[in-house]
Amino acid sequence: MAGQRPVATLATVAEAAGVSRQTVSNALNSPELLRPDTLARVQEAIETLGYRPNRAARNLRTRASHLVGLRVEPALEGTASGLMDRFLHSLVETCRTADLHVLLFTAEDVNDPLDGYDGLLQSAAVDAFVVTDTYRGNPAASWLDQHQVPFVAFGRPWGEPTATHPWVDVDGHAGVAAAVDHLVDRGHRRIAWVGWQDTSFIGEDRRGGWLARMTERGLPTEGWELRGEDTVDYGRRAAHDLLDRAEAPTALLCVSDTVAMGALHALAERGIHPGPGGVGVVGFDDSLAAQLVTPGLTSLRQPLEQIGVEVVRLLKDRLELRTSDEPHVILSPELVVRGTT
Amino acid sequence: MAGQRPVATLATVAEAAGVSRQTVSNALNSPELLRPDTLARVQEAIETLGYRPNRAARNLRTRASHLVGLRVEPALEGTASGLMDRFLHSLVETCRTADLHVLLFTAEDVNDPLDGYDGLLQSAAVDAFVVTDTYRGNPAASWLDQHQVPFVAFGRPWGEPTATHPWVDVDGHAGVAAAVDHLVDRGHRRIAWVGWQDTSFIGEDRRGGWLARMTERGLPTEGWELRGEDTVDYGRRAAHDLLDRAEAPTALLCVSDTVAMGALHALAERGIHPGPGGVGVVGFDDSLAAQLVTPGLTSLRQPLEQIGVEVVRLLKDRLELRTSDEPHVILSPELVVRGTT
DNA sequence: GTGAAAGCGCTAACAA
DNA sequence: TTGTTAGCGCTTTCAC
Repeated sequence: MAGQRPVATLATVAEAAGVSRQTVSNALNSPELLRPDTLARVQEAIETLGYRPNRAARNLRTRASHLVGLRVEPALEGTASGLMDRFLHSLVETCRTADLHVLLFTAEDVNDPLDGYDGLLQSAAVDAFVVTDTYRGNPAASWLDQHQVPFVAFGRPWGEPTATHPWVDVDGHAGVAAAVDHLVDRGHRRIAWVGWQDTSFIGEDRRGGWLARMTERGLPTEGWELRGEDTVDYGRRAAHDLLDRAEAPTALLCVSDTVAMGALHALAERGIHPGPGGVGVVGFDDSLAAQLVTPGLTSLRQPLEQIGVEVVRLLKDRLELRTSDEPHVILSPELVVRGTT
Repeated sequence: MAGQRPVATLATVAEAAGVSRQTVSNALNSPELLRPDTLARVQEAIETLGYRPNRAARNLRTRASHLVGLRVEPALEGTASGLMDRFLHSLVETCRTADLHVLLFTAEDVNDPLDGYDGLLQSAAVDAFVVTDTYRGNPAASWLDQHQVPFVAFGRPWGEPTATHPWVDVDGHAGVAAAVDHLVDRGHRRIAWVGWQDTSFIGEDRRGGWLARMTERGLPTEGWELRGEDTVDYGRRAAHDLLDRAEAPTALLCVSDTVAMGALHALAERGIHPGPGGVGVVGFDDSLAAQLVTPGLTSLRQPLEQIGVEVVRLLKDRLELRTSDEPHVILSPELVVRGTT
């Protein structure tokens, strides 16, 4: 543990060990070059002095900061998400094992999706970026890609076939298909899709899972879907709409937990019990709300921990110029079954 | 916007502006020293070249990293919190305006509350820390304080009268007292406290608000309280216990949203309507769950945005050796009224 | 008001 | 295998 003692430098350690500064540097960066006894002597000096190489000096010399930039956006309230916590922890934790740290920044102008990146790059404050805000499409990703800045995206470059950067994404299609299977196994046949506008690539991916699997199972989809925005209120209205019909669905498969929460509101308002014996409800994200809501919301859990690991792996590859020819990872979400099914 | 163009340095700019490197440096750090026309010429060169001072070089020279370390803990699931997002954004945003950045790190050994700090300090990777994990008490705060490391805590140093470091905290007492007023105004008289164990300083602070205000209002408290841990299940059991009594409370004032969510579960199980006409429920934190749960949970909102601002202000004071003689800020949470009252 | 010199702590290249 | 030299890009004296 540090104390008030003056911070040790290479010179201090070198003197203590009776070697030159360079030898100490080698002990740290290329220990195989040293004779075992010299190495031991140097390591002991490092230990007793509590020496840690000065970051700024090392960064200056090696032209690398070992820092990864991540732009944080204002937390969206009123939606179930709140997934950032989990992802961030996983990212930071994995970065530690890769001798990297995460530097957070915000935009001066929130409406400029490119704001902030260039400054950090020009001042060599970071070596690379992680880009996460892919839900709304991401101009930052294409800009970084074009400028050959090292970065990894959480989220596919939907609709940008020329993109060449590494990315990690979640298989919404497969996840929702698995949810269909689950509902069918539970005896459901009339399974409605409560989705987003068709302008959302992610929404379309998820919807595709419903459509494909329902069709495979020989179940009807025509007329069994609704579209809207990612709000609780839309989920509520959509559920009411569907349940008002003469032939009402027995299960609501929702594009997000936020929408699913709205559906649960609607059920409560109609005095319908969610889950077995009532109407099944499934969400997507496994947000905190899903875990805490009254009967427990069945939901597709984002594999954020694995995503963090994969992001850092690809980042390391990129930074060390290792070329993965297919630097893309798609991970499946896991269905977490709770009270609503 | 950067391009592929080589990154500009002081020398590049100096040449372009026809001055020496030092003059460019002065233009940046002490512009008042330059003659207006020289300054203008230099600034134009900086602009056209897109020059940004190299961080590593500046850090090395000035012995300051302009980085603030924040240790992130694994996200607690199954609790309503999820407040980190909001706090983090506010912190990072305010840091930007103070020419600071936030560096995230994790502990190698999660069980060692001190792990990670010393390394960053020794390697001069950060200038200061923000410490947030004060809910469980914080050894890191006292260690940093003892070693005279610049840092600001979010959370009071409960039970450590010798602590001298700056901190920002939320007035749980005042918040809960306001909630009592609110409930009384709504006609409630039998208001039970669903709290934490008395080993939690924060829990005791909040409970104190209930106790004091109830007493002031001439309402009974004896026997109207329960204690337990911060889980949904405890909240559920506590609510059942209280509502089983011959003289049952008409409102449940809960120490956290997590506990309040449990209470809502219990009400649902008993077929009791939360809110007016049924049983009032109030939580603490204004978590996402509070916003999304069926009738909307009335809750005390943590002023995280202001907290971030105050934390950075105190941090700046500390880093620039400005001595605030009372570097402590206590902010009141705001009661957000929703369906459950 | 501007410029020259020195050096922060480190590592890459080369010499011994 | 170890030591010497040089220099990363910046700021801080101190001359001019």
